[in-house]
Amino acid sequence: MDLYLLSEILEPARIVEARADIVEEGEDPRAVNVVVSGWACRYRQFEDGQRQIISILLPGDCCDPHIFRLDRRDHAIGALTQVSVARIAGHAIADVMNRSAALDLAFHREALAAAAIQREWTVSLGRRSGVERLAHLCCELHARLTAVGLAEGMTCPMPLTQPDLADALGQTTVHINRTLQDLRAARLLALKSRRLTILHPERLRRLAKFDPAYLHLRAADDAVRRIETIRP
Amino acid sequence: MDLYLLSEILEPARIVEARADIVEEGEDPRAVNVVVSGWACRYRQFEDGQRQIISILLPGDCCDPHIFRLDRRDHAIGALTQVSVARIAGHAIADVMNRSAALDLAFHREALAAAAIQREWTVSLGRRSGVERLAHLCCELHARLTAVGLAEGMTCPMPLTQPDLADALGQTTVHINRTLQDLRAARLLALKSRRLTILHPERLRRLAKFDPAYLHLRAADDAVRRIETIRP
DNA sequence: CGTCATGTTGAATCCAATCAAGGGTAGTGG
DNA sequence: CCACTACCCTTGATTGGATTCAACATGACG
Repeated sequence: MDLYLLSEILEPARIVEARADIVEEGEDPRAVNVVVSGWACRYRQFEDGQRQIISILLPGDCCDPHIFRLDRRDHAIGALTQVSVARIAGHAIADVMNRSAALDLAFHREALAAAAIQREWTVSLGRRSGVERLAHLCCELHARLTAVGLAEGMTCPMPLTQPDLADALGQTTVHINRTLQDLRAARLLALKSRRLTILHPERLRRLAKFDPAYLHLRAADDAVRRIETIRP
Repeated sequence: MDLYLLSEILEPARIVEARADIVEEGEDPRAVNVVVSGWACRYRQFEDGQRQIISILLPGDCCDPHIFRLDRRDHAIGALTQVSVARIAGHAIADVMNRSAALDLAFHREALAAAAIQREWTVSLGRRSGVERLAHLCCELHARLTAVGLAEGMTCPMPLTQPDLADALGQTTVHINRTLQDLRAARLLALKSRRLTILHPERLRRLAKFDPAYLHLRAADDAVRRIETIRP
């Protein structure tokens, strides 16, 4: 029923190439865009070329700049891989919310979860060391991908390049490369040809101080608990 | 009219002492708490004693943990000074939203602005140096206080101690102390007995790469523009 | 007057950035 | 098939910013 409602108002997905911006110049600020496939990111670029990736958008996430004044945008949204985006027109949103309390709740939860992820990102950059940050990001992405059914066991796609990781974790490519090698040497994870495998989940989580509570994902939560009861 | 509606459902403010937590054990997650006076912060504490302040809550800001599952809270909210908090019961919220589109919009804007501030915080921790971070925080707090009428010209209250600043900016007290002295030596600001004065707004903003656009505050925006047209 | 919280300073150490250079792989075009 | 390019990954040497540990100063307050 709710899915039917959704499909009714969903406009055909549009494709954005990797490295291009998902722009919405002058778009209705009430419209909602959802990533259907591929990875994107919110980022902020400085004049001197420095870039900070603010958050990573996976399939199922909303990618709206949430701006009320369109003349001054505080960040951009870029495609990390080829991305397909579905759009729900602004006028349809309010209507659908009224007709389905479940959808209303779902969008609400999405926003709250995104805010929680943003807070955790802040914590990472503020109080976690280089290795911890990288380990934490891997844990988070794997958990989120698992929740939307895009992971196969402890393996998941990982299209971020080392420069991307550097821009996300507030470091340089060179240093990302070294910490990555540390994690590999410690046999905690494997990262090759855009695929990540977590070799030792508990140890990686402990190192990263990763607690999936903030993701508010029942599935991921349960998965962690299940694993931890298997190997205590 | 809208103010009347608000006052009608506002419960009497309660007082929370400095350094105490603003806890809502088992509270209705739909309820809304607003800081009436004093400063508070969202923070995350690790087992090893490390603390990261995630955001600063000034008078007028909402201080809700926004949790749907109360058993697992991902962060806490603490009072930095003595704080008085007003509460709107959960059941009243939905009602009031229906009766006043302006209030509905206001709460929406509050949430979007908070998210934008959170993103900017992420950018600070990721890509700004120590001095830049401190300068940026001073600019932001001054702008936000100006917007709610709590600044007097370029002077505003600043109750954060150096350990607080360290926990907010991801550094140590010692280092905060030194960068603070650098800013004083450069005659950019004065900070004494819990009061901050910005001595050279444009230079400080330039150093911090501060662009008030993300705050989405018309007033602060205008103030900056006004100053910049006076002294180009 | 002593106590406690906050602010200040110095010296040694470490983590991460920077500079610089080399290697791998894929795509393109002659 | 081979040059040529672009992009990513890797490594070493060097520099600098930030932490740590430790001590001391200051100021508010009972």
